[in-house]
Amino acid sequence: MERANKRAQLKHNLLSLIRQGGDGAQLPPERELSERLDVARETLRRCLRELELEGLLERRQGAGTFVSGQPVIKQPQLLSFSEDMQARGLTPSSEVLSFRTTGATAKIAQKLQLPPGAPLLEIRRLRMANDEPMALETVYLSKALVAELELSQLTSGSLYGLLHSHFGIQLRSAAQTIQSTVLTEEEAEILEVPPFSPSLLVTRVAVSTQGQAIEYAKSLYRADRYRFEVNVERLSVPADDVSTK
Amino acid sequence: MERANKRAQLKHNLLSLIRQGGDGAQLPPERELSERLDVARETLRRCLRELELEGLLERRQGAGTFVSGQPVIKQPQLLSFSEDMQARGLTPSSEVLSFRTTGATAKIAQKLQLPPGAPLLEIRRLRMANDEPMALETVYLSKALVAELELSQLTSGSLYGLLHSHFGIQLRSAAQTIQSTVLTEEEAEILEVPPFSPSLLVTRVAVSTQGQAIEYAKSLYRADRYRFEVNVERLSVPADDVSTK
DNA sequence: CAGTGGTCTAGACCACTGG
DNA sequence: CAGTGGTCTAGACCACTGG
Repeated sequence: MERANKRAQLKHNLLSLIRQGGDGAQLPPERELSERLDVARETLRRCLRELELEGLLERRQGAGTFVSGQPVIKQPQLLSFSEDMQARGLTPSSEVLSFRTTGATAKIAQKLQLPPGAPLLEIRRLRMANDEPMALETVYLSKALVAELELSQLTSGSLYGLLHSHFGIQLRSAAQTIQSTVLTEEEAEILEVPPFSPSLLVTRVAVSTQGQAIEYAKSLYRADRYRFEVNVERLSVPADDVSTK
Repeated sequence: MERANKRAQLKHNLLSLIRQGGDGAQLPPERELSERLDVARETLRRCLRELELEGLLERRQGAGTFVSGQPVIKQPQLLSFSEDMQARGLTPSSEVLSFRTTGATAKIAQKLQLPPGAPLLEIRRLRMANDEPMALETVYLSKALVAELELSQLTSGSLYGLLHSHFGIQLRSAAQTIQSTVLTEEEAEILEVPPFSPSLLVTRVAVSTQGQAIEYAKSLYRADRYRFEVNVERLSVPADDVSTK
């Protein structure tokens, strides 16, 4: 057990150092830190790399390791709407438009690895940021997993938080597709924009730490209020390189 | 020099192993591979992790390391249009709509870290996949960097390839924003869709391995033909965790 | 040039898989 | 239980920064 938790523990220690330091603060040199925190330098460095990927630290060879002034997420994160808005400095809220049990269509069944027709919970919510309509979200969850989920629990807090605290389900990753579309008249009315306004359509299948498909969600974001920011890296293997005979 | 290239060399060796193996093939155990390729196991493992992130390998503790049947990119990559289409199994081509020198607007100057009014090369291209219009792309490059770039060089191959081979510029990463918009009548005509059709607007600032901002690009993709697929991970530090007092 | 992060090594032990 | 990937270590040396 010692071993498995070492990195998690280490990360906690580093996080408190980062919070203490504040923007731009320089962390102690790796060799000193590793000794102080009683881990090998390479182990420390793995944690530092993760924190760098999460945008909390900047490392410069020859210069040092610094607390990021303005954290930039370098790897896209799986965030619930609430978390996403908070990260953008906005206050999330929502209004439940419908909450019902339904049967899985062929498509959703396939995405959630359930038999077609399996009972699903469908939650449709208007998501707001600073009390302004931002997105229209429809979430499907297997009824078998969240049978006792009640409407009243949804009014406050994030669904992901609920899944974790009440059902022991922790999400690990998701496959998302991002498309452009125009809103129907009904959707436009709910989002308080003119009919046929442009919208970002985000479809998501989220998977638990156990590897089980948990959530299928479709979100329509107001194009005038929402945009994705993605940092992309240039990895190895340019296509030509591979095809070189 | 030995040191710096070790991982790159190693990766090449692994790539040829992967290509030989084909879908689903199992790689030799790490201990054996590291000996055969004459590197420490940890060094090998770093490369394997990168290849896993690039979706070329799957590793299962206790079972082994396997060539991915259907590579899934786990980290969004910086790809030129040509590379992107090839990765999607389509044949890219393009038509240069305009090619001219202009002065940097305040906004573009800021993105490219140039003084306002600095001379820029503006390249506007219709990008096609399997000879069908796919996107309308406008690229801005500092004239100072690519003074000798000629129109004739653009007709074949990718701009990124040109930058590398003719100007020694290698890209490292980019910041992208993804928005939803509707096309103007002129844009719609070029892309051969009805006016005011929805479109994905992708804005990109690409940075070289030297850390210099090189390219500012705006691309309008046909919403009916193009979508983004992004895999997102759930990282540590849920917001609550931090705010816990 | 002292000090920093970056790479690489050889080896120990842990955790999981799949017969 | 043999074999696999996953974690961690202590230490050497490289590459870069910034006075």
